[in-house]
Amino acid sequence: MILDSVDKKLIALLQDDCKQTTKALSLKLNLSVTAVYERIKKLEKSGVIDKYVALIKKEAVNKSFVVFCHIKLVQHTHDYVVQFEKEVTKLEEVMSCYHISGDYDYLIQVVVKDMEAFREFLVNKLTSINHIGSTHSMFVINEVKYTTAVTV
Amino acid sequence: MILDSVDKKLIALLQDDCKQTTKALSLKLNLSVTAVYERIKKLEKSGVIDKYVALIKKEAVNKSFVVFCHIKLVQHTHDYVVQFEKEVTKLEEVMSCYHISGDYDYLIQVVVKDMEAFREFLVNKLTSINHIGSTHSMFVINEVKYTTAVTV
DNA sequence: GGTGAAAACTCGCACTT
DNA sequence: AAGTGCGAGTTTTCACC
Repeated sequence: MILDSVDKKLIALLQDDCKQTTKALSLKLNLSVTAVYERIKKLEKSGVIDKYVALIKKEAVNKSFVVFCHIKLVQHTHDYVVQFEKEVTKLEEVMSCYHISGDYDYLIQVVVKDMEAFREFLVNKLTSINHIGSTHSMFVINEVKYTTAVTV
Repeated sequence: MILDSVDKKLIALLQDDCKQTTKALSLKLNLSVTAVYERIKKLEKSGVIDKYVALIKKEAVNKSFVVFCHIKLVQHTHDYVVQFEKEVTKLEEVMSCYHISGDYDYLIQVVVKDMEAFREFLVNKLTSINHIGSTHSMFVINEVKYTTAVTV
C-alpha cells in the first residue's frame, strides 16, 4: 500500500493514541470525519495497522523484573530450530524472541515478578526446552526508553 | 491498586484489543456495561493502563530491518550516563533502550529500512554521541515472537 | 473527498444489593 | 463499595452527492 503524507501523519497519531475520535483526528488533519474514517479502514484492511492494544504499566501488575537472555542451541538443524521456536513462543513470560546474528542464536526478553520468579522460569521452563546449549542472562537495571511507535 | 480476577481478565482483553466496545466486554465478563465502564476508568486513572495505541506492521512502512546493539560507555560517571541516555532517547530509530547488567552497559533496539540506513544511523547518529566506548551490533534474522501483552 | 442521517456507543445519573 | 438500568449526547458507519 502506498502511503501519502496524510496517511503517515494519521499513522503517527494512532500510534500515540488510538482512542481519539475520528473527529479529533479530522481536525488535526484538516479533513472531514468521513475522509479520516475511510483512510483508517483502508489502513486496517491493508494490514498496515495490525491491531489496537492497551499498554499497561508492568509495575502495576507486579511484573517489574525484566531480563534479556541470549540463547545458543546445541545444533542448528531444522528440527531443533523449529522445536525451540515453538516451545519458547508458548512461554507467557517471554515477551519477545528474535533469531539474531552473532555469537548467540536467539535474544529473548523475559518479564516476571522478581529474581525468584526468574530463577523458576529459567530452571523449570526455559532450560527444560530441548536442544538449548547455553544461555546468558542480562538483567535490566533501568528502562531508559520504550516505544511501540515506528517513525513513518 | 488491588486487582481482582475480573480486572485481570479485563486487562488481558484490552491488551489484546482495546477497541472492542464496553458492551462486547460486558458480555465476556458477565457484567453490566456500566460496571465494565467504571472498572476501565479506574484502571486508567490509577495508571494501570498507560495508553492505547495502534500497532503497525513494520514491513508496511518500510522499516523491516531490526538490529540490537550492545553499547559500552568509556566511563560510568553520572554526567556521562545522563547525557548518553538523553541523547539516545532522542533518536527516532531507537525503539527501546535498556540499562543492563553484564559486559555491556546498554542494549538498544533499532528499527530502520535496510542495512544502508543502519550504517547511516550507526555512523552519523549513534556513535556521534559522546562517551560511547564500543558497540556490538546483532542483526535480527527473524522475529519469532513479539507481544506487548503482559500476563496478569 | 464531503454531507447527512440512522444505528451504535459512551458515560453521567438515579437507584438497588 | 460495587452493580444495574436508563437515556441524552456523541461517535461510528455508510449510502449518496
